[in-house]
Amino acid sequence: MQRLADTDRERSTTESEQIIFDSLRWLGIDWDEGPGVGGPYGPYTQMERLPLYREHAERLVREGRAYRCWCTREELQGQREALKAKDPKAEFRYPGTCRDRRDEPAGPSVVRFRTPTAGALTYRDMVFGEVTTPNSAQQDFVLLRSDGIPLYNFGAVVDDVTMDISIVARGRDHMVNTPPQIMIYEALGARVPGFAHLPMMLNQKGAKLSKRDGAVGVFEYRDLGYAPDAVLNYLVRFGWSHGDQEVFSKAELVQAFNWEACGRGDGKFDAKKFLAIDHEHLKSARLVPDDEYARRTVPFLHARGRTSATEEAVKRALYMIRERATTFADAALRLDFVFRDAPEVDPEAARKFLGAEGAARLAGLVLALDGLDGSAWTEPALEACMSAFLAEKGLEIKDVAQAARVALTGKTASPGLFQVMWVLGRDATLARLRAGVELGQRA
RNA sequence: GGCCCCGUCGUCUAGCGGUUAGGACACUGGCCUCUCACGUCGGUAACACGGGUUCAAGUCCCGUCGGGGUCGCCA
Repeated sequence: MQRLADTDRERSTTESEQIIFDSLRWLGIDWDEGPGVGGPYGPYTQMERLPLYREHAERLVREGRAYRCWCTREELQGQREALKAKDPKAEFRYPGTCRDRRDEPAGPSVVRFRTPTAGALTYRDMVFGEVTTPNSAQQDFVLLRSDGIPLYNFGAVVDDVTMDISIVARGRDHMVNTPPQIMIYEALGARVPGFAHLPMMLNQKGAKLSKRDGAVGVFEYRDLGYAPDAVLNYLVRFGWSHGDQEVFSKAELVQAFNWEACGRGDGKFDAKKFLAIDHEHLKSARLVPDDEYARRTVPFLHARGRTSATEEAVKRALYMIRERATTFADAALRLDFVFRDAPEVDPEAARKFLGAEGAARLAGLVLALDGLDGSAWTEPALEACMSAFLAEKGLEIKDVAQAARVALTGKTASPGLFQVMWVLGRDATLARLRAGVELGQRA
């Protein structure tokens, strides 16, 4: 179920909502009921559920569990500042001005919860265990704003109750909301759901992650070329463990996840570890099948200007970069040379490997390779042909490999030579090698 | 400051009274090798500190220190 907390009219926009929905979908997290989809517990956006909150708030007022408060925001703010001026360390609490008020003045009012003044509240957190908070730590918090829009704690609880929610799982920063929420469940006479709080992911400095900490949104990793399952894997495995296993498919995650194995200590985000997990996924055809790999890589190739790249062609070339590429964007970078008419030769690489001597050897190689016809253009045949050529010339593969690599790919680092030749095909291979020979002769 | 939570290598973590404290990432030495990777063998590196309890404590209890969360008519 997807439920939207859109009661903050400032922050909740169509764009922000869209980002939430799209991020979740991209991660492969879907829902059966929700905004736009409908379902038996709708409506699913809080702004469409306003009558429900009002109804529950009125009931609590009627039963004496809550009361109306006519104190204005300005009055409260004034009191807050006055206290702060007197004692900077003091904590401002609503003084209970309207708690026992009998009259009902005109003008806007909020609904406040009547919190117990003594005692303590204990609940059993599914990951932290027993947590006890003195009721004195609570104040008469607001349930419903003067405009009838509920505050988070109230809206969430009314929704949980009316939507039969069984487990509330969220970040540890919500732990302080739990006691007031439980008070509301109980005042409403509702079953209290299970609560599971999860440790937080902090930045490298150990503070709450924010936009200033670089890439923190799901979409940023999508754009960086991460695999959705790898993102999910890193996120879920963060603060949860399953023995020594750390690479999981989405299905395995769903199967293995449990609250008991969740850790309690906060952790720091580690970009390198995250990348390594993505690399593990991209290396595995089980985790990222060829079709998906090609489908996700093509857009990155197009973005690089390699518009001739097709899924079919990428799928065929993929095997030679499987172990090397850490992201789909990286895969596009490594496959780039395949989809160019001619490789973009790195001048430094050419200077080093494509001199007169390199050209001469390449020329010999071209001659040898030219003897292979199209139907014999296979990796083993290519390798055998190379061996014969080397034997005849009394050379070692070291002596020609780099020159050939630069001529074929433009770079000094690439997939295996014979893989490159096979992927490029006979015509492109010979053409590039000949171009390399010319380049070397001119040098 | 009040209230709540946390504390094993740099990082993510295993450990649930008796372990040479394990794995992964990162770093690093070797091997493999046509380059880069992959793979593989090895290395550096941790129980915050102090008291208890116990024959025995990373594991249980208390305290100290350190870190984090939260104190709104935000979520």
